[in-house]
Amino acid sequence: MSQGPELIITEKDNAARRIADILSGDSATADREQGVNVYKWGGKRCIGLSGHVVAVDFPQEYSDWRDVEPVELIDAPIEKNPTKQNIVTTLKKLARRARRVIIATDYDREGELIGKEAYELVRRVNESTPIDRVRFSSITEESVTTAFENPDDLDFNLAAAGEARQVIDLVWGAALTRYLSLSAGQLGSDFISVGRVQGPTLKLIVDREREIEAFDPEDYWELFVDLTQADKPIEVSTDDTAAEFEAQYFYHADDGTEAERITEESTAKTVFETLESASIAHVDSVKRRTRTDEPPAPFNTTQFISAAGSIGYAAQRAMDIAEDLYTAGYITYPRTDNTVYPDELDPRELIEALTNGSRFGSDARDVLDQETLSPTTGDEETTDHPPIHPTDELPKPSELDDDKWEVYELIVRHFLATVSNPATWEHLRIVAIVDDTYSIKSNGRRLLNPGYHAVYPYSNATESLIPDIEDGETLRLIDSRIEAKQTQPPRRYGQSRLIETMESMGIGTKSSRHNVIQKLYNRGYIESDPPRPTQLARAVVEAAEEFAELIVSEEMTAQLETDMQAIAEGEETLESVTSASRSILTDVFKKLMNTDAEIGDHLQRSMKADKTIGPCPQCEGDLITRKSQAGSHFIGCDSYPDCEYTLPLPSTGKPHILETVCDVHNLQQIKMLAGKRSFVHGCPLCEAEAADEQADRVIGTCPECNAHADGELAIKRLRSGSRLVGCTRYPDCEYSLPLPRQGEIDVTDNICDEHALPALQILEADENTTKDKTTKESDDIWELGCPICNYREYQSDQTDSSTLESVHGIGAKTAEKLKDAGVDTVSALKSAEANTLADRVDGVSVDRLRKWQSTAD
DNA sequence: GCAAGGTC
Repeated sequence: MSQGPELIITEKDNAARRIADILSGDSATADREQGVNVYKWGGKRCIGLSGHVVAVDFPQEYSDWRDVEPVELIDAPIEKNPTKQNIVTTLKKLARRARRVIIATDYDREGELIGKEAYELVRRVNESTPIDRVRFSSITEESVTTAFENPDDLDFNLAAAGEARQVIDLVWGAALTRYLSLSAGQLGSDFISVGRVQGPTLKLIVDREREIEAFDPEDYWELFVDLTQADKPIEVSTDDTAAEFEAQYFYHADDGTEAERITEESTAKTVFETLESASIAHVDSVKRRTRTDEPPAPFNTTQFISAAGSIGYAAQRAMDIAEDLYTAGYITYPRTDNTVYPDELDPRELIEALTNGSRFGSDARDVLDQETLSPTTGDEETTDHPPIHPTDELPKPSELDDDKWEVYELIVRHFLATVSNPATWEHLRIVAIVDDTYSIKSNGRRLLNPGYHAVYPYSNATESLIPDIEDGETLRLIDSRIEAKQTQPPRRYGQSRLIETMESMGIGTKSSRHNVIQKLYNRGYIESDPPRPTQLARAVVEAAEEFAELIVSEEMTAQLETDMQAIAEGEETLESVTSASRSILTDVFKKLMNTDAEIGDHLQRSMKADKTIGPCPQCEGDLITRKSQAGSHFIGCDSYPDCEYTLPLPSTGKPHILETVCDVHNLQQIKMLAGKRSFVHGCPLCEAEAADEQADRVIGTCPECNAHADGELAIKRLRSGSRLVGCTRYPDCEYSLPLPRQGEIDVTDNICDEHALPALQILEADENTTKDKTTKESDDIWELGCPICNYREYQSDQTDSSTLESVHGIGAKTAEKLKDAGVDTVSALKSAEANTLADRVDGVSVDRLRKWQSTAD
């Protein structure tokens, strides 16, 4: 038996650090080996993986799509290859002389598989060392110590269940993806993918679009009246009653249910005439009830994404921010299904810590004043991670940018809400009769006790007040309205709703659902937000429905879950389950192979339809959006190379075809998508023609070539729609300076001393231009100044914030703070003196400095 | 270059 150290392996670095701290009593130190943290204390080492560090794949000889028939992938061998070489190498090096190995990956199925992957890597270099497995539900002192005192064995059956999923997903996904791509002649980066999770998700979106298109609206009418109490003078109002209130006409349908919609126009008019001519109504019933309104359950990933969505964050963006908040130590792990706080969480202690928060401290204190503090519970309790909640480490306001603050505050307030009292409402329902015939009703609600709403402004707590009316009272009719409406088609899924639906269907995981949606965007299957399916998406779903129904059905996951359960319980094996699945896929391919050309043609036509903007002005062909070999987008004719007609597009963003058609050229307008810098380009032919017509405006001499030639600088408009200050000798001289895309350019009499160029200003620039708001003088005029000085300033702004941010993950604000404190950022990052540095810079935690320092080498 | 699942 070797005398080497004991090696602890966790699923991620963050967990490794916290476990090392707990087991060592904070005495562990971190060494960096090949960019991997190894925590060390006594005779122990602790290393964090990065999820799966190996991946299943086909052998090299199967990698050429043209040489291998997709059907051959079904029975091809599968191998596991390292994907994080540095971690694998470091792990093996440590394992070689380890006296004992303890696997401490997450306590869930995927964690068991990741643990088994580590197990196999260890065994490759060390055949005999004992390997144990520990399981704990939260990384707290008590749970971790108890787990390490009671080591167990790896559950190989559970890991095999995970492996079955890997194999089935790879085989089905790769074989069908290659088949569809090849049949449509798509060999480049625009391949056509399908998979067990993306398939049904895409079908959800396509099915909804089909419902919307098939929807046949029906007319209906609704009637409303405005009322006051007859025995009170008009306009008397106390604090919680309104003098005037609204009621709606209703009747009882044949089945006895209450209905408001009238489907016959003549009936609606008859009722309306009566309401209009009536002057009073008699109160028939008054019902009062008190309702409690329970605070929300703790946040799991889906509910967090949904709440963030309601304050304007797309799913991916919300998760990116949550990831940042988690690595900075401000919130717990953001990928969780759990909606029950663990016993180890002491709400009182955490709320007390939150009382120090600048934006929510007083709300936290109010919650502490409650008589009881019992958190709500959701209906899912898992063993891997707690629900998302803030930690007791609070960020200083300057440490987070506005978006991060907003999301952080949402998480804090949601936590406070889950430990707050319920709200109570008084509901008041009044029914009155008009002309002894027609019923009208009014529903009011009044907040008796705001409860959790006091700390959670994201929930709806709108009151709708109606007067305190009594049974038998007479009401005065002031006004009546008839509203003609139409039934509406079902709404498209928003990203949050899509993720919620995926969860309820059991497809995808807490960590993967938002990525799947992103993938559908990247594959050209959906566009805009809320997502709409492209023609290609419809064609893929149609093809799958006909020949490979399982790959767009949630049944595939349901069956797989059943099979995995059986493997985990030892009733089935990895081998039996995967071979049954392979045989089903073989049958699918038998059907597919009989239909070759059909599917490919359909996919091709749909792909072309997604790119077409209208007729080519020079031939019978269609203009489509295309991409040059260099990667830039342009408009070209689909008859190329017979027709070489092209139009340029702006260089920023990806083109998106709008439904609006230019009535001069019959071409659809184009929007360039570039996140927050997206803008509408319009009809590309109109843009090109406008540029052709506009003469260059000379403003000075060219600094690059004027010494040896006679180049002049001019304001130019390009056919792509962009504008610049450039040399008149272009293309012989390529000197140019950028100008904003929109707003009228005004040349002033102010000449720059250094460059002898006039200052420019932009008039009537609208909100969508790319200008930097801080340089804006007023709402209407943007003083650009000398174009050379302006460009120089713009460039230095770019490098200041972006290099530090991209290289070291330091935000622009923090970089500035470091500079203000007299710390040279680069050398600070290389220095090991985190504590001393943190003292000098207010608001930068030692943890974060350590993190940055680890990126500096 | 394919999937889905981890994580950064």
